[in-house]
Amino acid sequence: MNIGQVSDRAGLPAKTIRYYEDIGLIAPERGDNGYRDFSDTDLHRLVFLGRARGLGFTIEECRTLLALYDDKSRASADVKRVAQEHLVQIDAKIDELKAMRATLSDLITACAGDHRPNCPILSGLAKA
Amino acid sequence: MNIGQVSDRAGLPAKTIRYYEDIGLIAPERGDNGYRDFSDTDLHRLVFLGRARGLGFTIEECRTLLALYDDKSRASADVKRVAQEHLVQIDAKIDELKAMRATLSDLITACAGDHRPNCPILSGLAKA
DNA sequence: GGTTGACCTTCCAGTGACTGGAGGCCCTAT
DNA sequence: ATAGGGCCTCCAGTCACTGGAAGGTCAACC
Repeated sequence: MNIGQVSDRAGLPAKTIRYYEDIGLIAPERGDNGYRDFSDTDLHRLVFLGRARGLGFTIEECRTLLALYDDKSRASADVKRVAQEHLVQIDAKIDELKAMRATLSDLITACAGDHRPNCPILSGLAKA
Repeated sequence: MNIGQVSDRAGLPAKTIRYYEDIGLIAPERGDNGYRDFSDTDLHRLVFLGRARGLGFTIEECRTLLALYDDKSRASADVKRVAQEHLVQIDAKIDELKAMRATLSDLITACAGDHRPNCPILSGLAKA
């Protein structure tokens, strides 16, 4: 399979796939013309990567997950731990965004939003 | 004021303050020795920046907000609009993270997390 | 056989918002 | 005079791509 086809099937841009090869996440064969020749296994790895990235795993976490994916004798506990650590990160991020949202929402509510210059949003940002 | 003092008071690293000068968000004076000499106004702008960044505004949004802050005849509606657009972005981000969290949480729940290799997390990531 | 035009290749540079480090000047205290 | 800390600039690196230039390859059509 050429990169275009694998890009369509995996739902990842060709650029991204080349990048993943660069950083050693996949290692497709090469044809005589120098074109990458992707196997079904390569495609599966790319789908895996696309989904893991979509869940917010970092590239390094993906590398770990792929290694576990390849290791047929891994313990599911190892995978679960990685996933749980990531879940904690997501929760932290959500909490952070909620706090931001609350503060910003308060400022917005306090602002008349009319033609006058007086603005609690700007004064709220200015003072410590 | 030297950069160290302003860094302490604004709660921003000196590196970040230099960076903000580089990209034109502040323009402190210079002393004879070449050291930056920050005024109270510079400090206030840095505090403003720190808080706006803390609320997740991008640098370009901060630039806009600072311009409105400087413009004593701005309409509060202009500020409110910028803030509301940002609030929408925050909400979108929260929704995205919640969706990730839900999917990941389901996968984690389905995983026994023991010594056996079978793992619904990995299989969930592998299939489209 | 020539010519499109789509597809593939590599390499370099840019994104956002910093952060780290090297190498060197300046200031104060001992 | 020397030790230290603070300040300066400039360059490179981060993360995960993304865009673009310059050029090779392939299949189809005339």
